[in-house]
Amino acid sequence: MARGLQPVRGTHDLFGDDKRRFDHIVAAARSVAAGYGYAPMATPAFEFTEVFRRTLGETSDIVTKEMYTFASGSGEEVTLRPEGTAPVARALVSGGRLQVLPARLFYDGPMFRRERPQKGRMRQFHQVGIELIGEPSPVGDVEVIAAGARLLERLGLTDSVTLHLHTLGNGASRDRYRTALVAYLDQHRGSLSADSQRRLDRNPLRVLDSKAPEDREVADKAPRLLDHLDSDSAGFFAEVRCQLDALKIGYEIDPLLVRGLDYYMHTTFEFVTDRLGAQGAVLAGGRYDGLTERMGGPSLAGTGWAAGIERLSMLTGDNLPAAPRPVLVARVAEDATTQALRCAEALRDAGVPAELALQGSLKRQLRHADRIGARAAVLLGRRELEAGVVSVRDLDSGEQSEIAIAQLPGHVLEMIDGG
RNA sequence: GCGAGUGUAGCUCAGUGGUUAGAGCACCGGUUUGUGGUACCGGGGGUCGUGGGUUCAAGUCCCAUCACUCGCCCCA
Repeated sequence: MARGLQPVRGTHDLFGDDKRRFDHIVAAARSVAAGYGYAPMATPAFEFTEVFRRTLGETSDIVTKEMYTFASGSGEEVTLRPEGTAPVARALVSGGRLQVLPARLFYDGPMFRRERPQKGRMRQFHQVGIELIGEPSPVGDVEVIAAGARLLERLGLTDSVTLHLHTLGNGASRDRYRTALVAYLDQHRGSLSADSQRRLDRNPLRVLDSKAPEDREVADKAPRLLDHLDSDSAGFFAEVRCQLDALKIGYEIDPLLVRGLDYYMHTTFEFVTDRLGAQGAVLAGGRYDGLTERMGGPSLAGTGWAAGIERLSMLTGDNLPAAPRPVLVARVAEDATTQALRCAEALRDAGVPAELALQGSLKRQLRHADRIGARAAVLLGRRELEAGVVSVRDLDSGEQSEIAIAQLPGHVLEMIDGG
């Protein structure tokens, strides 16, 4: 059984293929983002608590119960970031980087939420995300959605996910709708679940996507946000749909898609899957005009998304490029150290990953070569030293030959090319 | 924060209240003192999550507790 110190609940160690898959997803996201002109950037893993309290909404669950908040040494209250968008907006404002707009930014890194862990949900999890700041047009939303779709395609997940699309409209539309919705729900308060009765008071839109069967009946007949949009909001949404159609990006209008963070408006979207248990969203975002103003800067448009790397990772499965196979350089004779180091460096100069084996019998070293998946082994023993050569063993075919040290990189490269 | 399920070797799991708790895989060694993978032979490894209780006797039954998993809430 496991002994000693344990990892903190909801955190995770990553080894081997799991870590390679993780890195592959980040690399794919960075590459896709670069193709759209999004420049990599990074923000700190923690911020003054105010950054999140001001932007996510006082009543959102993230703010009320999920933040890792603590006092820094100097008495300031700081919080491990629960999401990436607010810090990016803060960084643009505090760094004065608002001269060249729109700003296109890509980030990746850990996020922290103090939730009960379950499938696809950790306390420390990781996201990649893009933000487009200073582009008020619906074309901005189309651009970020297209980038998201392209990333999922690159990861081979197009058939695993569905794009759900909705709009919250502008502030005026949302307020008008909220009034109508609360009036309707109030009439049915008695038939709602306890959770939803609480939602009705705190965040009525949330009743719409409740999973409780008793709520579904009420929610499915509730007034629709789409019927309460003013002409600006309706036109904005129509343009988003029109351009997505033009790009042949398929989507479903999901009138129940309500996002949890206060800063969203107009377009919201989620790429969802049914393969991750209770967690459906793998890449999600929307428009957040005005977020920079809440950080004390000018009011700017904003739109973007974040994707959960762990969730993507669970979906990609074995769909992973082959691991690079190293060459093992075995120092069989004790006094072959210098030759072994030189051979390994020569291989690396040629772009071939090389690993040194110093300990134990040749048998043991070859077994190690097998375990690390080495393509070949370079043997440096008494015989080789005296003859001024190295033995190169092809570990797939078992063929072995002695060659001059100067020929080593070329010989190995040829072997790799041959399979 | 709430609910359910599961905790036995590094991993996956057997184990009817009754000897010294087992298997497969993995690991180590040998067959082979300069040759991996396959095969054969051998070996090491367990406070049965933890603490209490019931019993002549507990891995097994009861209670508590901790951890993990899944779900609710919420969300990437």
